[in-house]
Amino acid sequence: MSKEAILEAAAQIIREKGYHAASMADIANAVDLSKATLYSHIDSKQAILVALLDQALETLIEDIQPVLTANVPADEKFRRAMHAFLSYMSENLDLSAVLLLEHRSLDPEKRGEHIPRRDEYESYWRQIIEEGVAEGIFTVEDPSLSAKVALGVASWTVMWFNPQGRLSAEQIADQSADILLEGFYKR
Amino acid sequence: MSKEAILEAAAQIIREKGYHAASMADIANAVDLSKATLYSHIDSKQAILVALLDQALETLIEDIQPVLTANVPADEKFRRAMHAFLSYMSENLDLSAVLLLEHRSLDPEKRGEHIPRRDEYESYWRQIIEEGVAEGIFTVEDPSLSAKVALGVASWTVMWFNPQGRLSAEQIADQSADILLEGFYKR
DNA sequence: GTCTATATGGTGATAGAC
DNA sequence: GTCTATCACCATATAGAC
Repeated sequence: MSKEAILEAAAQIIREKGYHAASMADIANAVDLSKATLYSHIDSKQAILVALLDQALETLIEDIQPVLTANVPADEKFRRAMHAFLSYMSENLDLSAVLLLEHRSLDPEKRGEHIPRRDEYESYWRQIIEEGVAEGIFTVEDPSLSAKVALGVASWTVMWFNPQGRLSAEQIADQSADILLEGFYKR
Repeated sequence: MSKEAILEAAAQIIREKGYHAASMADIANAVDLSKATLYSHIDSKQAILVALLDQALETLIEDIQPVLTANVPADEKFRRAMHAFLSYMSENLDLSAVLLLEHRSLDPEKRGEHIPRRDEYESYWRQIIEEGVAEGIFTVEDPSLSAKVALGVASWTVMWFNPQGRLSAEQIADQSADILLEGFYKR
């Protein structure tokens, strides 16, 4: 039994029930192990949560790097950032939901390490918007709020996105970027 | 000790810790009662959650009614809906967070009653957008998705809004509506 | 109405045999 | 590496005295 398989099963259960309601027995059951054997693969329940949040956030931060350094205008960067986020979200629904909704269950110490990384990710979105202002293609009153609005649109999709639904992640990213960019453009 | 005071304290604790991590001892402590006395005021922990979700959602649904029936164009209705939501959110932060984030902890039966009411609220936002299309002032590809985008912006604010922060709920509502409406307008 | 005390069951985590 | 059995603890909820 690989650690990856355990984390994947854990993500699904934690997403469904929430961190506290998800028991180690649930997780052990999902991967057909006894609780004791589960504990030979991982240190603690909290360690599972930390591993999940780290993995999800690190990947999102990695995925946005090529967007930031690409030689394209800010509006195109914004589109790519939205696509990267929704692509990751749709292919890692459980992990994304845990990242966005369960960080409050981190122990205070781990939470203190996590939040700055999360804020770093948000800063990349703000940076793209500020670039658009510097390029003269965006006019936004408040780039910091605009970034929160954009990331809010992206993040909230984990609450309703359905892989079997009418809209693909691509379509949602396209149309969300369309709507938001119109609000950013200089006119 | 009034039931309202108990629910208010419960909302704060459930918002902070999540439903499962919030214990009846925590809640009893917050209102200076013993656990047993707490149980003489409310039936169960689940009943607290149901009461909180009902109260929050009913108020939001009531608050949006005058917006829907007002004799103003759809863009003004949209602005008012955003203001109504953010006004309620900022004045009932704990309750709003519980409404938006804890409905998964409802027992299946209660959840089955809650979700349609929540969808009803979302339908009012979609209705406003469809009115704008009918009036010829909006051009949106997909009113259903546009409503989810707008409600996503509004809802995600509970994750970061700070009453002592730089931006008031009014300012956030203004600027969010500005950004989104530009994406809706016909051009 | 409010309390102390308790019933009953689930929780994270570990000991120790194989 | 995996298991059964168990520990110590915390949860929701209730009984019964005042």
